[in-house]
Amino acid sequence: MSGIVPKENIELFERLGDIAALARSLSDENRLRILVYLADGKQSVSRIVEELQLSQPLVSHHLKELKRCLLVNVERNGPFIYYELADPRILHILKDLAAIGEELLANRKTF
Amino acid sequence: MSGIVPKENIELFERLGDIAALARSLSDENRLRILVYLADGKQSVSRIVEELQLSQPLVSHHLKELKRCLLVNVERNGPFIYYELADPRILHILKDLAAIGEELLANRKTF
DNA sequence: TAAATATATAAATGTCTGTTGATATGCTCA
DNA sequence: TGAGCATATCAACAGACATTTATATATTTA
Repeated sequence: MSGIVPKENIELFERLGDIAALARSLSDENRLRILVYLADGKQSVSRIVEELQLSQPLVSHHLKELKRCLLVNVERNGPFIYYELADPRILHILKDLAAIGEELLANRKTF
Repeated sequence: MSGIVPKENIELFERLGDIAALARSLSDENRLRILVYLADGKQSVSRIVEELQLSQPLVSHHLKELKRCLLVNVERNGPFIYYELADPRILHILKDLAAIGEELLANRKTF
């Protein structure tokens, strides 16, 4: 960089890998459905499967990915395994993304 | 859904497709580098190519994707084509993502 | 221990996507 | 008009990923 980048943005540059990984895990609609569903509180896998009408292996797969990115916490209770949001701010991020998306659509210059 | 989901989250559910698409465009590190570089103001393609040390077709490809998601605006000036951030709040989102990522790492329960 | 349920994992597949190298398009100037 | 630069597009390829089907692991109960 030419040295004209504000310091705060330079900090960003060093974290772009992590940011991209986070955004990647938010880039699948089914994973987002799971996250938003978990906003109500911890849920078992079977519950998620029922509610979201997804196959059980698919839900497990996505939960694994969400766990890998630390977006959810896991807890076993008997035969059930409960997943919960690791941080409620995740929902805020989704709402911010929705707001920006809406605004971008409203302000777009090319139709 | 069982009706136990807060209304504001129900609104989210209807926009998950758009949110996922937005997150998807933020899920590539090179695209993020471009966005952060554009935070300084509009830049020509060749400038981006030089600064980020990426091939010119690759930069064009990513810019096309960013434009498709309305994250950047395009403007021609002679032989040069300038790209700029469509909304400065995009940077805020990146910073929020970085902050959450950091917090998730700090608070993770499984090591 | 056997059966039943809950969840995870494995294998296979088709699709998407990031990247490269080559080429086309568009603009400017001589 | 032709040469040269800036940018976009195309073709090809490799790797990633979402999804499905089938199977394995773990827990509870009879």
